[in-house]
Amino acid sequence: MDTVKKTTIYDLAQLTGASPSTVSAALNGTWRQRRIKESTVRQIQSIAAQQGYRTNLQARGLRQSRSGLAGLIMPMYDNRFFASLAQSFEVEARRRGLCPITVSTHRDPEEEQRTAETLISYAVDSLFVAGATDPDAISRLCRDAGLRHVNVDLPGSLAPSVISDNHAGAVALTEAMFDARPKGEDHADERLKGRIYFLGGREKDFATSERIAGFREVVTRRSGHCAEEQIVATGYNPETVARQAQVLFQNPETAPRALLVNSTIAFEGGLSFLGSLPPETVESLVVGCYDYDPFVRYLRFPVVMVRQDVEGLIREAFQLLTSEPLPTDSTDSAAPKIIKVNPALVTPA
Amino acid sequence: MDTVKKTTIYDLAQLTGASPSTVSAALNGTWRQRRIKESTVRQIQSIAAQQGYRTNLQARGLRQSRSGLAGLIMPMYDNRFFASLAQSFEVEARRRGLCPITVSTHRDPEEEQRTAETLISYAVDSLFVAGATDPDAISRLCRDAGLRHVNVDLPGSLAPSVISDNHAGAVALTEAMFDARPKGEDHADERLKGRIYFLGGREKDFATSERIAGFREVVTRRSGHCAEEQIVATGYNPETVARQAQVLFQNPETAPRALLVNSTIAFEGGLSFLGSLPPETVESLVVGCYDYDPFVRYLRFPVVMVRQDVEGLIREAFQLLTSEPLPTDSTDSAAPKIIKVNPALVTPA
DNA sequence: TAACCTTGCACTATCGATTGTGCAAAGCAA
DNA sequence: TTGCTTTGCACAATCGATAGTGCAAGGTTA
Repeated sequence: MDTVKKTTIYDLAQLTGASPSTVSAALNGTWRQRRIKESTVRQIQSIAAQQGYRTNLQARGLRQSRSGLAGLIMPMYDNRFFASLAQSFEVEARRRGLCPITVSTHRDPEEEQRTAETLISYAVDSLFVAGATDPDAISRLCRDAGLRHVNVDLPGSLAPSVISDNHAGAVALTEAMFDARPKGEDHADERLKGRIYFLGGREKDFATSERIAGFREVVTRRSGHCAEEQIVATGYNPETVARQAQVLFQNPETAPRALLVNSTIAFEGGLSFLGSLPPETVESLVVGCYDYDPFVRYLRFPVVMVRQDVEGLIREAFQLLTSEPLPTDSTDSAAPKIIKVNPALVTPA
Repeated sequence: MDTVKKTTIYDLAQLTGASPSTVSAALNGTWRQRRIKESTVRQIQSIAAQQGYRTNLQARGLRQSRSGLAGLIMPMYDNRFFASLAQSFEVEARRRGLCPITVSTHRDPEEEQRTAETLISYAVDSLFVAGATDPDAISRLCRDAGLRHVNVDLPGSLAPSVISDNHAGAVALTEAMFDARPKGEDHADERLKGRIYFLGGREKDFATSERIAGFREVVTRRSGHCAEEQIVATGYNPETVARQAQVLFQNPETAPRALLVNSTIAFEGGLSFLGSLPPETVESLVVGCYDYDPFVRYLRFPVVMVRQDVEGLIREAFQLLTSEPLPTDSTDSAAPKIIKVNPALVTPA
């Protein structure tokens, strides 16, 4: 015997003398409404267990056109935010009796589409689309399949979305930086005038642009003005960021006294440069990071961080999934709901 | 119309005037061997595209009892090692034309089993079992289903396994620590005699025990002896580790001059304590961490780290999957293959 | 022209479950 | 005993694809 042949309800029907439909009902829990005698059910169940029977979920899924699966599509795993997101997703999905499966797509739009199609073709019952490069393309696929789905972290225009409140996060972070009192400094807003910078990210990215807006708002309010030069957002690449940091520190007149770094990746670049500065310069510097990493707490200087409320995002996403109606055919005039979740400020101990 | 009805090959058959089997062949690539005219095929394909046809993969899977899915079961996502593992898995699976799906199980043995069963019932074509609490239980399920699978990171006795060479990693790390020259110290092996400690982890854990063995070996070779007190392995909890570190430093006679911390989680605990020590003590301390985190490079003291070769693990796992035969019925006397992959040493710049 | 081969496709069973329906036997009231 | 309701289950259709087989039309060879 080469391939193992699995037991089916037909085998069990033979063994128990019942019909396949009775076996099916006995095993999937519908036996009560199908008026199967309890003793029959128990007999079938015991034989099923003894035979090591497992329901073929593809067959069930085919018949019911449901699968019991909840899918999550993300760009990647090895990033703290997305890893936590997957983690929370898993917990919440299981809590709802679903089997959570996660697929990452490398920020490749085509891969995203293909993956979405695959998951849809497997009849996942719901789809979470996190940080997609083109959420609306996926929404169209889902709509054609009548599949409930939510965008997470990056909003789309064709499906409800749950996103972090980047603006509020940036406001809180910037305020905290203005309020910080670095070692030995009696910090007044005056000190940061023109000397607080936003570093990293891409201005046209949805999240970054909202953060920059929040940053600008606070800086303008507390310094009276926010110059264009105070925003340096030309990417996440650590080396680039390191170079840019270096440039900022070149002119002693305008050298940063506060530095808000956008994302931990960019932060790594910032760090590798800050390490080369004299300790006293670094110690009087106020550093903020829009992102969270536990080890950042143990650097040689304090850093204010913003940590996204991942559990909150996922909870709201599940909420939306059940509360929002499926978009009607084509005449959906109302823009889908967007929920913003507040991130948390993590201040140094 | 409430639910969207998806187009099937039967619909396409109607539209094109061909039979369902012809449509099927035209769309799944077998048309050549089924001698379908190319013009017919093209016509069918064009209509299919225009109708937005998607193969129902549950139906195909049911018929073929294959799914095109490759499954990965891991304990969790929010851990650098597992996150990287998932990442590499994804890349390698796609390279092989499979759709990679990942499920985490919270280190819960029952969840592991249930998840494995679910994936099997969906006819995944192969299963990667990473860091399972009970790999053999999963192997038994897979064997019953005739499913190819590999253990990763934690070996099992019923299926081929790919694991990190913890012993070699620990040896390399410990050697590196003996060879390190902390600031201002002309470091001789003598200095570390009885003053190098292994901190964190659980001695009965497979990985930890191998690491401890490697550590002991090097310490014995270079110091002539390794005392039991030099191994402090009672868990990963950061607070516990912090307390234990504190105790170690209490006696100035035996206070650590070198500290090998097992895992980044434990390392967080170590850090929170080291932060409270006078800088000069910390600076003359040699610190090693059996695990990798990019931010550890930027702490106020250098740390030697060990980084697992995640790509290597996954590559070898795929290799094993195709090279190793399925275990024969029950009379498999030969123990399945175990492949060890060397981790890399990451030394401070 | 007969015998045979090739081409091009249709027919039909099948994968393993779920579900609407039908029907005999048992139970019960009149 | 008759007629009606329950109980307990079997039958058969169905989900959407794949794959074995058969067969007519058109070509080729003798």
